[in-house]
Amino acid sequence: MKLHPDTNDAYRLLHQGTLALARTEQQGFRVDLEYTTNKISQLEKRIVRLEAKFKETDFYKHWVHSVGEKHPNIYSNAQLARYLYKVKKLEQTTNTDSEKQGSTDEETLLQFGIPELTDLLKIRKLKKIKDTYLSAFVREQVNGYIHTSYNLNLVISYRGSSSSPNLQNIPKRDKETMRIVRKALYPRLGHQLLAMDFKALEVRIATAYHKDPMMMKYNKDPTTDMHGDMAKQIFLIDNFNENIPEHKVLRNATKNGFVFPQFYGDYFVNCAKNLACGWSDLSSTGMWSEGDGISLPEGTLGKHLLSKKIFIKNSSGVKINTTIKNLKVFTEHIKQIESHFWGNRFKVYAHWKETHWSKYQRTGYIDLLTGFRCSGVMSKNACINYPVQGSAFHVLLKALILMDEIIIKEKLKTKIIGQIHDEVIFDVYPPELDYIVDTYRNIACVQVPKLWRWINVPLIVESDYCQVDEPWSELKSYKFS
DNA sequence: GGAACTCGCCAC
DNA sequence: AAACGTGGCGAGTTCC
Repeated sequence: MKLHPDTNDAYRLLHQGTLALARTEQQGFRVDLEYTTNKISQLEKRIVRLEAKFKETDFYKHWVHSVGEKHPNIYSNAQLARYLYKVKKLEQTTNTDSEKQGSTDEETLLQFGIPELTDLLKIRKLKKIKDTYLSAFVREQVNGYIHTSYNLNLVISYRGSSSSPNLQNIPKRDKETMRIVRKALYPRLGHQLLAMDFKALEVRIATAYHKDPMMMKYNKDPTTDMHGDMAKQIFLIDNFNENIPEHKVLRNATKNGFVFPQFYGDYFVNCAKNLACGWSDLSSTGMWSEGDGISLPEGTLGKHLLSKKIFIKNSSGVKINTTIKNLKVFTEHIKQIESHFWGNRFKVYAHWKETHWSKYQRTGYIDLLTGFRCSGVMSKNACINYPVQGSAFHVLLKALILMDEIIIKEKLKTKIIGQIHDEVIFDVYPPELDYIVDTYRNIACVQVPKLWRWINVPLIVESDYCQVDEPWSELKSYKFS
């Protein structure tokens, strides 16, 4: 058997993928119309109430009066920016991407500590739930089922996308928002929802490209813990233990604030700032603004870090011993960790990034391990990220195709009803639950790596499911008997 | 009155 | 030397 798929294989993957995703679209995701329409009118009333209250405030009256808007609109970021930065002359620390106005996003507004802005953010959030999600469900549903389009022809990196409605961005992290939106989505009567996703798929697929021995070890040896190791290093923890709640929080912050951003191509200044925001209440204290002599917040972690000493180079390049007393020192600390991360820990990975980039610069294209080719103008980060994102998604697509074939061949009553980059969503006929979980796990972790020998580390899938007739808000992790 | 752009925010 | 990847979508705004 050949080691690498070619263009024909790539074509076949998209062809079969299109057919399997067409069936997914046709099956549809059941929506509880009664709940959804009730919730919409409930939210509408609440929004009207909050809007009225907001318009009573001196803050709003001053805003409208001073800017002299013909059509005052509390949802207009342009109007808000004019008021905050031109009239009230608040310090404009960040601009929008196009540099046309000062930022009016959540992080920026919270840092001003103005109660009316906090209220405005709340109204914005409720309106987003109502208009972007719930209303879209009602608009798009046909006889109580949403038939989302899954596209294979739109994303530059060869990932898939979803639209009308987009089911790949349903709220998850904010628990309140998650519950309101996901309560609208149900399995068929007497069925239950099951979501199976790959664990750290992109990290594992990247390993097939760079073949870094340290990353191979992290991916192969379940007793190792990359995020834990990095948390230890960043927060100077002597006896790291994932079961200690505080350590767990720090491990999570490390994963989302350092490790993943580094893989995407971010650098130490942003990482340090984001990690700092994670534990201090930036909005009310402003303690982490740039500059000298600014202290750490009073929290436990602040005290913990203050008790630690690190070596950094001062402005004249001389090594000095200091405590992590402010953002400047912390940034220097993260800079050293970044340099160790790519210079020692993942040296081979770093080397691949350079050779891969220079090969693109010579040839004008990059090839994916799944038989696809990306060409055209690419930034360095894009050049490094596309092959990983694309072929990671192809692993999911391949597994989905094989699973779909089995469901058809064996006339199973369970249906595939969705796909989110590295996850398949099933509408399960309860007697088939264990069989579906075992079968998909076998396809994803055994069959796909057997077909694609270039996969050089184990693949792992995790399962979440709801009880019979429960909505998508009730997902719990699957327990094995 | 609609097309195109901008901004913000949700997901992986 | 420079500095976070991929999308969809709603609402506001600007332009023609």
